[in-house]
Amino acid sequence: MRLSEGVEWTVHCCTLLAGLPPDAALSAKKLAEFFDVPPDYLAKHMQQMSKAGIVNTKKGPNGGYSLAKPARDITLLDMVEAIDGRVCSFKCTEIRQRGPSGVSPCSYKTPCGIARAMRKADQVWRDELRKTTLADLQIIGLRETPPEQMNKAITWLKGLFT
Amino acid sequence: MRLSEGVEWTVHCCTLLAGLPPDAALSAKKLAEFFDVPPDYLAKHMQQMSKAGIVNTKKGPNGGYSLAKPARDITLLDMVEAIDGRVCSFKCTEIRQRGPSGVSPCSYKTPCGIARAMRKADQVWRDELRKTTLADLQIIGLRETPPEQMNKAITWLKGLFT
DNA sequence: TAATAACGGATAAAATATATCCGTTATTAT
DNA sequence: ATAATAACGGATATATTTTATCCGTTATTA
Repeated sequence: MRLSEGVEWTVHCCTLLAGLPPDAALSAKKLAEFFDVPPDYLAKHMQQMSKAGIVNTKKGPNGGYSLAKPARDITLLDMVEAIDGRVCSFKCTEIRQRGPSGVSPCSYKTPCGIARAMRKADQVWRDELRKTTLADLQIIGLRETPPEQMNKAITWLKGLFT
Repeated sequence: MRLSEGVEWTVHCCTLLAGLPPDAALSAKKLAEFFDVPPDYLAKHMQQMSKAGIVNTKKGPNGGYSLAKPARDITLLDMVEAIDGRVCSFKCTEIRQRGPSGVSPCSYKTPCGIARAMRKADQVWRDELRKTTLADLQIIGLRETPPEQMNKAITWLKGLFT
């Protein structure tokens, strides 16, 4: 029961992208360098973000990734689901239908109570993730990032757009 | 991001145990037969339930597993955590500290905003699971199990305690 | 005393997550 | 035009986790 590492990577990437000048883009290679993660693998994840409509892509020199919409309109859930999918964390294999007491599948009118409770919990989890937007994360980042790191980051970014 | 199959198995097993006469017990072998799942592997999971204090165990002939407390006092969360543990589904690897902009670890006063949002969502998920008790699941089972299956189950169980 | 059953440890097998590589296409700066 | 850049998709490799089995030990009971 663990979210893939790609979730952490891509959410951080999007937070960084949210702070970029309007028409700027960062390549997978540069993003990977910034966070010190495997470039090729991060690229795969960013492609999923692109498919999910969260980021735009631009090929060629000075190309890369940029946000596809305002940070306010991108939720944490959007990003989590782009990487980890939308299927419920609980997979019901209908074991109630198996074994010596099982009867024909059409006899079961509703999903079993266990599956229903699990799905409800999964739902509130997603609802909670939906409450946080990329804009929220960006503001938290601006407020809480150590000043020294902020300076280093700005310097590093400036070096790219010259 | 998926719960292990063992969660489904053990919750179903506990629901069955909840319906047994007070001093009756069912062995891993019998439980596995009832649900048609691998006996040895189910046994491993039931041992985790035992360690978590959810079921009692009794060795020897006519031994097996029985509930360690009233169904009302066992939550779905208890059972989920017995199998899948209590660690948050999001693992923060502190990538903010890495790369060219990272600064010394002691500069970071709080967990990053992303980790905090993820933990909050994990918390509401657990809170929701805590709301459902084994007694609730038992009642739902009694109400919704097809009559034909109920009869077969009772017959099968009677065959064991003679 | 023989059969049953939990328990713990050691593997083994299967599935999934992580990671790399390569050829293709699109784009841009020179 | 051309060379360099960068996303994209597919194939493949590696690592980790999940699933599953097996076995010896101990406790218990008929």
